[in-house]
Amino acid sequence: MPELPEVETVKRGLNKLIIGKVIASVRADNPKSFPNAEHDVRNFLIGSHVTEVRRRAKVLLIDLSTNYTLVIHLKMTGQLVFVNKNLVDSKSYMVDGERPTTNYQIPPTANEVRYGGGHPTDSLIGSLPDKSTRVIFQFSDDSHLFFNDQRKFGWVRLMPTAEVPNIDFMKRVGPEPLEADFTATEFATRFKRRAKTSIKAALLDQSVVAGVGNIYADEALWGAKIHPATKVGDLPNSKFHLLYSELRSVLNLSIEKGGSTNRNYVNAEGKKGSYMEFARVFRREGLDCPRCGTEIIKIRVAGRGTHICPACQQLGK
DNA sequence: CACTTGACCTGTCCGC
DNA sequence: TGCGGACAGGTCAAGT
Repeated sequence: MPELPEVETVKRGLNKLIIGKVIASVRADNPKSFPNAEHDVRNFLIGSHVTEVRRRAKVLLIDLSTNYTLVIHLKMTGQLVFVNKNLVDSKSYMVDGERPTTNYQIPPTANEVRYGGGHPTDSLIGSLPDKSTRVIFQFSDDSHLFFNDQRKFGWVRLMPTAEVPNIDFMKRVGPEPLEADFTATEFATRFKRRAKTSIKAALLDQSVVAGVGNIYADEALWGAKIHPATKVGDLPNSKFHLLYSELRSVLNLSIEKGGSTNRNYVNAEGKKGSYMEFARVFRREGLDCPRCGTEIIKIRVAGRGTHICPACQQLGK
């Protein structure tokens, strides 16, 4: 689901919406959705306030005044949606403000939470909580942050801020592609150790470069006129430089458009991103390549659905 | 070690 | 309408 631009959009939204808010309670639909020890929740989450929201790769980091951090991965269908107090009927579900529990039922009925048009585009969120709601954070002003995840691949963890860099994913993950000091030369160098795999698999490998997923891999490869199945070792240096600039421009454009929404993704206000209106190949099979007019096709590379222009992106060219 | 495949889940869409 | 299978924006563990 959310890739770098989507998580970045959520991060920016939350930084406008929840900084300084005090966490009054937390509830989960299932212990697996928020498996922290109750001791940590009681002592370092409840009563803390949000100091900053950060992003690393596709991971969201919500820093708390207790020097603890909520670490959140949205995976394929996760959403993190803030709902203001005036949109929540607090009587629609029970809140335990004193002793948080990680094992309670989220009631099936809820208040209406509707968002109107504007940009980004319309909301996908009807009312919250809904059947995909996994965790609810309630703030002291009675506003709420909902973690929804239809497929249950996502996760939320609470841990000391100082330990975040030590989790396995953080130790392995590669550099941020949009950092100013990340150069085309370093980009090319990092691919060299994956010489025998496809360029698409290498782009999706978070240890090479952080934050790239299926959408922006396809979009950037189209921009650089590279067939996704091309072996990394077969690519000339000039193609790496081209791919580097295409990737950065695609990611930047998507952030500007508030990310991509195929089905599930929404920003922190529950609204869709509009990048898909600007996509050149992703999910555009059967339509014309915007560069040469050839019909875009969908193939399978690295176990993932992959969209290419068969004329612009040829193996061995 | 490098690389690929299946598993984790729920929902939707497509063909029969 | 119903049912089976494939597929969906990500990442691991286990396989070759």
